[in-house]
Amino acid sequence: MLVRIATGPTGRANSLGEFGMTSDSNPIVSLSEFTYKRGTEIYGEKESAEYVYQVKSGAVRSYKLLADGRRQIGAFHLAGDIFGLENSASHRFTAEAIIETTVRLIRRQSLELVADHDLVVARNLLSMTTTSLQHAEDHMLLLGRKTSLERVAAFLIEMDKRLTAAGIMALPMSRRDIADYLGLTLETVSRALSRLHELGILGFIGSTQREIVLLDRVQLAHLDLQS
Amino acid sequence: MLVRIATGPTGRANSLGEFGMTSDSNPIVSLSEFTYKRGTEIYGEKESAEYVYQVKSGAVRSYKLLADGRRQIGAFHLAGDIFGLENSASHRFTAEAIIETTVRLIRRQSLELVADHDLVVARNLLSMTTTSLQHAEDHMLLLGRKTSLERVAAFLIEMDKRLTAAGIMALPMSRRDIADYLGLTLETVSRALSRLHELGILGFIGSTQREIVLLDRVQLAHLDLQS
DNA sequence: CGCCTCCTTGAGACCATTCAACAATGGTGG
DNA sequence: CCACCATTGTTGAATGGTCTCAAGGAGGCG
Repeated sequence: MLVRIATGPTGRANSLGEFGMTSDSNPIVSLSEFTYKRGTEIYGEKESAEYVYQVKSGAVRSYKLLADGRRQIGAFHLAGDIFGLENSASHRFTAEAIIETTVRLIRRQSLELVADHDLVVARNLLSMTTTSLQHAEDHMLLLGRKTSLERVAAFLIEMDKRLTAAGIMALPMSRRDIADYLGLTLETVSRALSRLHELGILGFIGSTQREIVLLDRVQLAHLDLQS
Repeated sequence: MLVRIATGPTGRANSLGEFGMTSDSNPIVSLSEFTYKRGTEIYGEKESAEYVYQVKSGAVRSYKLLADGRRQIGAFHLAGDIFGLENSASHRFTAEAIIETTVRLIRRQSLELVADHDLVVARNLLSMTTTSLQHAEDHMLLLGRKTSLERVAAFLIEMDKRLTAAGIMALPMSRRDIADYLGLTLETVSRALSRLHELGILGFIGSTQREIVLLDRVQLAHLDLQS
């Protein structure tokens, strides 16, 4: 998880805080916002990485494709998350808005300029990269060794931490997105969720099947073996 | 890939160079060496990360275990590679010597002390972490979406780049290690290698089956779909 | 020589996938 | 307001790729 930022002395949080900067200490770095419609591309794989992004609202998927269309989603980015932070010149994933999404953007170049003489910023870039690395390492274990039920359980536990509000988890992503994140097919994901429902571990709430209530987190955690 | 270091004015390369340091500019950082026997643990998951390591000779596997013993190898570390570089206080993998392995070690703390006031070193830490992240991202695609033949092909291509000498690739790791790296069973790996042999894409050389010659890199690359 | 480890190969089982049908939702336009 | 259609999700049946179980061979080492 990215470290939540403390609201500054003005009582207003901004994305620069995530990098260890405040607006006034680094007036060079310009901030702007942009809103993407559901399903639109934010950047493509191998495009030059001009900006770094922070999700203000909405949800984003980052993925790689094989030549024949098989897709692997590497991460979902939710409110507060920073993504598109590449050390290299070009993006290593394609990023798309899952639902209508507003992002803050920062020019990568200006960030680098600041990092070049500010150790606090440099340190935070390392810390964010390490967070991504840690997530990827855990995900390799899931993709390489877990069963479908374990994967779906792990997914629910992750999303529960990240977006449960008032006991309800409103998933922004489709079954296909979940499947491509977990290395499964959408049918297998659906079956696993049905099974968890039968087991009384979760309940469906709204009219859609994307609103889930976790009824038994203990049993759910038990299904996902820990490392 | 880690950036190869230039041998210094003394004509002698050392591991500090990888971090952007030379021995004389940073006499604080002590270097020592240690040799691990085949199969011995270098550090365990969740152990406190006291040292950072560089492989001088030999080979190391980094892995995570599930409670029931299922294993996922996240990376192999070969001569020149740096591993055990954690931003957090504890290791996220268990590291074991695959064969007799000599490593150079650096106290993590001394490295951090230097990084705290040396931007070049801080930048190199970020660059190394990014390299690991990039590898993990590519490996997620492999584990989530590739077939067994594609995985083995990708593995051979990776190892070919890293350890082929005089046309011969001498794999230090067993079929089980390869399987746990690729999210397969050792039997499936063996069958895939046999198939590649039948197809004339590779040949076995020595008395053991760990020495491989790639006969048709073009066809091999064709089997592993690119992203 | 005998034992151990590692690798290969075969046969059958199983979990996830594929293919298919159907239900439910939401948006659109008459 | 409702019929229509596209999208999304569920479920069933059959297939198939990988795993499991098993046997046998080859090399290394005491």
